[in-house]
Amino acid sequence: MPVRARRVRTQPRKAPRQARSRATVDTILAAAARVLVKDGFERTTTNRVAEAAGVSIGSLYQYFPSKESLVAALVTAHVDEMRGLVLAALEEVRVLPLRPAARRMIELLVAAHAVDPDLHRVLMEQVPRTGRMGGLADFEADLHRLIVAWLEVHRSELRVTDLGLAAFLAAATVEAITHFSVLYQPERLRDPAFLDEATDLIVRYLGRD
Amino acid sequence: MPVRARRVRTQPRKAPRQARSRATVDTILAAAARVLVKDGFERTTTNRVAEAAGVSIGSLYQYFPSKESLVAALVTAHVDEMRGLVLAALEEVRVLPLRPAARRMIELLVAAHAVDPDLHRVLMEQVPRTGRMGGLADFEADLHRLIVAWLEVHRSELRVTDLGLAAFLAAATVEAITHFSVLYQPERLRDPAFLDEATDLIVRYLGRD
Amino acid sequence: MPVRARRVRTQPRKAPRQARSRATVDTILAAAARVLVKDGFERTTTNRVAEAAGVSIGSLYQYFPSKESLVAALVTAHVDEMRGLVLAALEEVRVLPLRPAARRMIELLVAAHAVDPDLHRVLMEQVPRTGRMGGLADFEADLHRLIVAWLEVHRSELRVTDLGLAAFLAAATVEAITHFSVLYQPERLRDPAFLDEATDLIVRYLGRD
Amino acid sequence: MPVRARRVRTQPRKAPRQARSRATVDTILAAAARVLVKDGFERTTTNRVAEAAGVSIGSLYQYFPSKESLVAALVTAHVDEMRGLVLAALEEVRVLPLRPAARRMIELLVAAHAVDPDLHRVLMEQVPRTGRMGGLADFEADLHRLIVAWLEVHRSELRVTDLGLAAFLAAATVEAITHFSVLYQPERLRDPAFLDEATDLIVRYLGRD
DNA sequence: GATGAATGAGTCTTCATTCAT
DNA sequence: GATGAATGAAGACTCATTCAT
Repeated sequence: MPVRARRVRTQPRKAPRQARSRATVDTILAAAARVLVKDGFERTTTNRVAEAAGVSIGSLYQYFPSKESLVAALVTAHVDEMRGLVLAALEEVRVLPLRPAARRMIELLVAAHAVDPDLHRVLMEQVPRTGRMGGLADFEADLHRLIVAWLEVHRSELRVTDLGLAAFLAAATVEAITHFSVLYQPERLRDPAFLDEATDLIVRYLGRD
Repeated sequence: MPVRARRVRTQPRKAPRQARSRATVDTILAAAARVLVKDGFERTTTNRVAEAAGVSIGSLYQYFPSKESLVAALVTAHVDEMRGLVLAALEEVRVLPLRPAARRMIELLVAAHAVDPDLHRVLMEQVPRTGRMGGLADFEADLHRLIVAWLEVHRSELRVTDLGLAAFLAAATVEAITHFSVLYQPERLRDPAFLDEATDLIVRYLGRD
Repeated sequence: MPVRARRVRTQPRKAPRQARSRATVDTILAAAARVLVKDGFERTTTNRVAEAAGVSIGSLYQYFPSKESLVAALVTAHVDEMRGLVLAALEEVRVLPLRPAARRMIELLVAAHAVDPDLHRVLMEQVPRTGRMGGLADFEADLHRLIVAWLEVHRSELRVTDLGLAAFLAAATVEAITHFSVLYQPERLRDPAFLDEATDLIVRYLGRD
Repeated sequence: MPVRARRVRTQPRKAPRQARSRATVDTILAAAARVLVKDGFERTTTNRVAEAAGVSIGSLYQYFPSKESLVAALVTAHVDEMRGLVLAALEEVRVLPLRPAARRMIELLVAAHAVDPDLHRVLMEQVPRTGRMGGLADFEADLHRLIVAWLEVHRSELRVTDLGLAAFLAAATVEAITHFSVLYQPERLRDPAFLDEATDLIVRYLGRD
């Protein structure tokens, strides 16, 4: 008796303790990413993922109690990787003056968005921001808060008075620039002039004179 | 970048001739918008829409040959309304100096994005940008081009030299600001200081000192 | 409230009295034949036929109370045309000696099967032999009986003793030859040698050396 | 002669590995045959077959990706059984003189057509000769070729000069006789006089004096 | 733990047929 | 008589999920 539960389990069913389990989970996640990129979210089925992973559908459900939990895990992994890139270099940024700090910040964000852009795109464009699958959007919000915090640090160098408003604008701006770049003009990201220009945009708005 | 597209009929099946059928089409579209906002794209089914419209499923398919075409019609209607708002006031903007032009432009875009924001959100976040359903994304691209064209007009007033790059940045920025505002901080839009600030952001970047 | 009736009306709803009605009926039948040949029985819908006839679906149902009655009418018309060809020349055949009679008989049957072969094929191969739509198969049976009757007339010239058995064999043979010829080797029918050969086949079997 | 073909998956979806699934497949096929004979092709639905098989509709689709593939499998099985009967005894026929060869040949064909005549009838009369479902018609064509080949072997004993034409006539004749017998006068087949008579028909036409 | 056969609720969609205008 | 909008039962088919082996 199937009867799809209204409330879907999203928590991974269990933490794999042994190395073999860990490997299986990774295989499944990799396959899920591949299928997702290749077929899109709508046409991605748990059976297809299991097959692509060379794993029985039963085993897949051993580790992911629902399709949603599978995608959520993928989102989480992707987000974690992005987050890692940003957080790793964050300390260094805090102590720099405004312009180089802004420049580095933008670099970081761009790099973070450039991690597996195909997957990023599918995750952003096709996966419903529902429940735990909304993790990517949550991460974008995190970044937002991060930028705000960074602004606070550089408060003395700023021209703008309403810090909250400025933070919002700057954050939205940087986030959007990188986001759009990755999605629609990825080649832009290789161009150093692009980073200069974006830095200019931000610094001119935020900074004194 | 792949994402295999299923071929689905997206063109409305037939143009309704009688007043009665025009009313039916409108009823269906209104119901579709309601269901979409309430249940999200995934859980929106043609049967649910028909039921919500108080119309038989057959009638729905008389006018919309697929679920996709139904959503596409919704997208088109939404986009048209937004486009109307922007295009109507565009001539007036062309002849203004940079700052007031920028200010008015931002106002316009904000207003355009404030049309039925709930629907806008669902359409942007949950509807796959596939086939004719991608109309909203297309419209965002249109806006992009519009901003570029507007920049060209004001070339003489600009500080930036690489117009293409600047256009891209400015467009992404404005678009993102309004977009994010609508989605995450709609109350911002009522605040005139917000418009001032956004204008500042843009003009400082683009304009001569 | 649709509710398809279990028992389908197959009798034409009414006999058209006026010339205009007659013309409409003919238009519909012609369209039905076209659609049937072009799309096959399964994909033939009453709506499609009405459209092809340039007539509203309502008008179609004015004359044909069901899809079955429509196809049945088509079958009947086709069969009547075939029957006409055969019966017209039948008297003349009765008085001829065995060989020329057989030859003429075969000619007739071939000619009858060559009336609108495309439609004939669809009617034979795709239309279920159900209810009144089975008219074509019935006609084939009629031909069978006709051949048997003809054999009775020529009893004195025959070699065979078990007339019933011979009749069955001869009938099946002639019917099959013409039938297969029309369906799979229509070009055979233009070849006079073909008629000679078929005549030989029959006469050698039936006749006194 | 067109008849637009819809592309439908006709290949069985997967080969069952476990004994359990092999049994399921057989159960489904048996049920399909029963339903087909009882209700006819048009009224045969996948759901009805699944129900008759005591199997969920999902299981049916596990093995047969479309209604067409289900019927095609049935056709294939039926044809294979018929083919087996004929091919098995074919060598023996090649070396016999004309008359006993003809006699044996006819016996074989009759026997082949007498395998599950009810199913045979439905398959011949109601199943559209489309795609892989046309297998029965194809088999009849095979038989045709077989007869032609057999004629070639006996060329020296034949009276007829135009071998191609004679082959066509003989093939159509034998095929038709057995076919009609099975469909409309199955009791004929038990009567040895029938086989004698049919042999006579063929041999008189083909043979010397 | 793994496997994969089985499940069936739920989707989209068609089309013969009716009936208000 | 004609029109075509509306109907909804019914069909094909999918896929997340379960569970016997």
